[in-house]
Amino acid sequence: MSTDRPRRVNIVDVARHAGVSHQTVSRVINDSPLVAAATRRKVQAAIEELGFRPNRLARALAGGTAREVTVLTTDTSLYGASETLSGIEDAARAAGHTVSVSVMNPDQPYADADVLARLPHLGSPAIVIAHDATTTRAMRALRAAQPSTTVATGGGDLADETEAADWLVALDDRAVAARATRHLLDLGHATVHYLAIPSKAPRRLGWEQALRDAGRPVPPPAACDWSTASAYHAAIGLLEDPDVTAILCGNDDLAVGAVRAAHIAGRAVPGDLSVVGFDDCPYAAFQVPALTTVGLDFRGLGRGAFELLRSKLDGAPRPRPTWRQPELIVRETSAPPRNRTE
Amino acid sequence: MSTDRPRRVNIVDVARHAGVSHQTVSRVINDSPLVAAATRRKVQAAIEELGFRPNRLARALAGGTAREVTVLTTDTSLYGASETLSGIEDAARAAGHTVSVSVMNPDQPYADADVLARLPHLGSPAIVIAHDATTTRAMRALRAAQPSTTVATGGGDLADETEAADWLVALDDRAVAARATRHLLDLGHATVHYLAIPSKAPRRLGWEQALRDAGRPVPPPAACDWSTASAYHAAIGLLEDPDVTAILCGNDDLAVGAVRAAHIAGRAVPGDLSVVGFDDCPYAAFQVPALTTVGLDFRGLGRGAFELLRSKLDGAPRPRPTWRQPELIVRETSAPPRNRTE
DNA sequence: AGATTGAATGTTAGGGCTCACAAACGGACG
DNA sequence: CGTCCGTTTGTGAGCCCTAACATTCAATCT
Repeated sequence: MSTDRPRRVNIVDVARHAGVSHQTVSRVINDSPLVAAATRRKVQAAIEELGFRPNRLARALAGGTAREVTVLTTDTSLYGASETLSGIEDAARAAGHTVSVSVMNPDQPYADADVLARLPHLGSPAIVIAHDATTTRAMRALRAAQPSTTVATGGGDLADETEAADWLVALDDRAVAARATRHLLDLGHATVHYLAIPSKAPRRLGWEQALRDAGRPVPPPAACDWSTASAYHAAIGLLEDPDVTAILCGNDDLAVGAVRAAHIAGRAVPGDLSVVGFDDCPYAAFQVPALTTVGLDFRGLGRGAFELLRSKLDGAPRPRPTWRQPELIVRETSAPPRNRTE
Repeated sequence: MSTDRPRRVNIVDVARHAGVSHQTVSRVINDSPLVAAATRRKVQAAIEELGFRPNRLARALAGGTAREVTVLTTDTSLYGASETLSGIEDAARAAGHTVSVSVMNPDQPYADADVLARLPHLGSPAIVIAHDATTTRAMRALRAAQPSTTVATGGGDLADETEAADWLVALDDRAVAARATRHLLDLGHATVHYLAIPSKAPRRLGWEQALRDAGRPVPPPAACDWSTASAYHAAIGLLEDPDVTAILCGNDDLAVGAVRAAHIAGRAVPGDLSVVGFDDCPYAAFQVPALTTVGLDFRGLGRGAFELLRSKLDGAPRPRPTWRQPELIVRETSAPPRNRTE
């Protein structure tokens, strides 16, 4: 398994061609100010002519920084995670960094060492897209072990802000979950049921909080996994109770399952049942009926994470954690309950 | 921007600790058979004790292979692409390779050199998830320039199998598109309209072929982008014609848009309009009505792509291109037209 | 016994780059 | 005119490994 090595053009070749020392070439490719303008031009011409591309590996080996970020996540096909990844990649590419992806298995318990083993070496920059138990644990493992450079995204399991005393970019899931819950209560629903995605405690807590604040009963949340199917089944169960008129869902995929369940159970949405999702997936606006949901800027989250990582690498002091405010998007799946008694 | 370098444990430290030469340590970590069992144990103990992790960079620099794959794609949030990426990552991790992602902008025209610039160096292993014009062009650019190791996934724009005379894993989009079209014709529809995603010529060609084979008129395909919104608007236009009774969509996201358009236009699905999607996204089965679509094993595709790459790196001869057969999944959005006249 | 193997280990030379210096050069200054 | 200084360039060492070759040593053969 060895790539052909037809002796690539290296820095010495360029130096010879330009009639300077290899170090001067190094300075040019690193934008050092200590090169005379004329020399720089000469070298750049040589680089051009020879088609020289600096060897990333050698640079990293010699210089200490690989300019590469490892992104840890569990599921690249989840809307939030993949959008966040895109955002990271976007910002990283602009900054000349390479993004490696390491996909973890959500069902596998990882020892801290297993998490660290996914990095090129101890201390290398990493971003964790922390959206479930596995990735949240990974985030903690890195934070504990890494001499530097871990940035988490998403907030994961973080129950409160104390844990956020770290390099973290997060969406304020909690506040917006409360907001979505209040939206349903304001429409006249007696209470709101919750289909929970694994982890994402903040969403659950926000929902709970809003119910409590309004003095409403807090029904037990229905535990789902990430699949639409699990939400469908959970909702079918929930809908046996005719008093269930509003369901908040951990994400849009679950919301789709809930709507389908209502359909099968013969309940009209939103007439008999209101459903609110989370994430504002691309398809949400085009569901029939169109999904009321929470819009989250995952791409911006990813970009923010990389920028944070960069400032950390640059030795900047840790900024206050950013809690990005999502936005409730009211569409067609939420409405007052039909037989309102007030 | 420099990672702290507290002088990591290296191969020489291990060698000293174990009382052998560094080369012997190298042999141990490379599973060379030329090490006595006792020595191997000694060395392994030293590695364990010192927490030694071989430096990936140095290995690559010295040995010639970085054991890393670059995946080129345009949109990690597209279901197919992200699933494929997961599949690649899965197989690559198992084989001890690192996966780097390079996300291209679908709207930007890339010169061949720009594509190559995304690789760590000329000739380094790459997999292109070729599903649109940009990535298909990237695939061609790599094929032309790379001394080795390009594997494409998905088939992209490939109009026929001649182009497939390369290291390629693909889904037989063409055959299954024809199959889906026949499904609709068999239900009694006079013809089938097509909402086209950018590129993916095979799907369009399969549809065309099936219509021609059945002696049906071939309406002009409606060009959409990847967004549900574009499909929605295209479908709204299409539905002004009351004779439109069946629409095949380039993917499920478009199908959702078409169903929504039907709803807005006051046409029942599937009573007045049949819709068939592509990809079998997780939500497809739970739409109301549940989406008839084509199931594609993207994850398997990704794994297959990596295995192919590996065998290429190992110097294996090119196998015959694999055209994986997808499967039509009939659910609730396809039915006979209401006013059938036969 | 001496020569011949073969396995196990060691030695040396890079790979392509950056870092920390040292050297050369020109001008400003006393 | 010599000294000092800043700018620009060059030199050498070293990052951590592997490839290729050299060496050692015990077992085998004649």
